[in-house]
Amino acid sequence: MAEPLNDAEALAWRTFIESSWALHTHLEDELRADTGLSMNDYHVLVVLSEAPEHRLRMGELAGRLVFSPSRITYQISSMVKRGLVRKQPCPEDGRGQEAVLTADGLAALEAAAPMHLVTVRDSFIDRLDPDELAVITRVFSKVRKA
Amino acid sequence: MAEPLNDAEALAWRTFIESSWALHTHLEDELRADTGLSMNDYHVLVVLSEAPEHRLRMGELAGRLVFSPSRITYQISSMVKRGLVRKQPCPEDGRGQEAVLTADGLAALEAAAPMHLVTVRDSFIDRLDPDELAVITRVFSKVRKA
DNA sequence: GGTTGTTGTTTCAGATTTGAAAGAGATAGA
DNA sequence: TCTATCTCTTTCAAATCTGAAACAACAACC
Repeated sequence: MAEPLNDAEALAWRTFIESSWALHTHLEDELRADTGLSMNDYHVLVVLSEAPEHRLRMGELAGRLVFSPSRITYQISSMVKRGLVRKQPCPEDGRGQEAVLTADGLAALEAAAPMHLVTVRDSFIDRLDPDELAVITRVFSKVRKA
Repeated sequence: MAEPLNDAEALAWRTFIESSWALHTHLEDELRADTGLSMNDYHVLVVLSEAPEHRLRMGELAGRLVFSPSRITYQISSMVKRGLVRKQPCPEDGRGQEAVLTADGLAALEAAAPMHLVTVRDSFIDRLDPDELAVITRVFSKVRKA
């Protein structure tokens, strides 16, 4: 049987869980209010903008976003409707589809990024000193390996 | 215009966001596999079990879980179907409904808690030393105030 | 070439979530 | 009281998400 959490552990855990959830919600709300984009939209735009020729296979995109196949299909088709992305068959593989960033999509990202940056700074980064930043990096690197 | 994130800031941010998301998913998956409960279910059970007489008004519950009104209605009605909770009109206020923990709900929580604890320890708490734990508590206390 | 199995993506039905509107009760002021 | 306004919760329609098929195209092997 595992030891119950002691007071320090319980406090750390509850503070982290509640606060990181609130942060997540806050980022989503701010981005939506500022730009009309969801965090999913935004993340797709970022990943595509960093991809060679601004294009990626569906499966590749799903992998980067940790989305199920059906979810990436739904997400991209929603973005296609809004003109942020277009879809085209993959030249090398008849089964494949590529999602390609449109000019509108790139413009939406470039408009959104500075506003999102402000939110990230205000709600997280600028609240931490360099030592704390380093601890966060170290701690969550360890956690990621789970 | 806000400064772009420097390397240390960007690394901290990306590490935190990706890792905390993965952690969230991991907790959900483990709990579901071990117990059949979702994290939402579990959280409702915890909050009710800590409430006086194991009962809370819908609105109160929604506040604790940061759920919209319609979401708490849906969540509780789903738990009622599974026998974890029952619902009854509020004596003091004819508009209100109370969610009450059932014996089955309490039993489900008591069975789930130790397994969930193991997951929390393995994937987070036991990976940190006391100093790191203290920094986490301090940092996320600051962040919560956003 | 013709299986056979694998992979990439979509489709489908069902579960969850959201926001807006509705309904039923409280509360306060005329 | 009466009425206007709030508050608590549910309902509804639409959006999103999930897992299990279904489908089409690839690849390996006979």
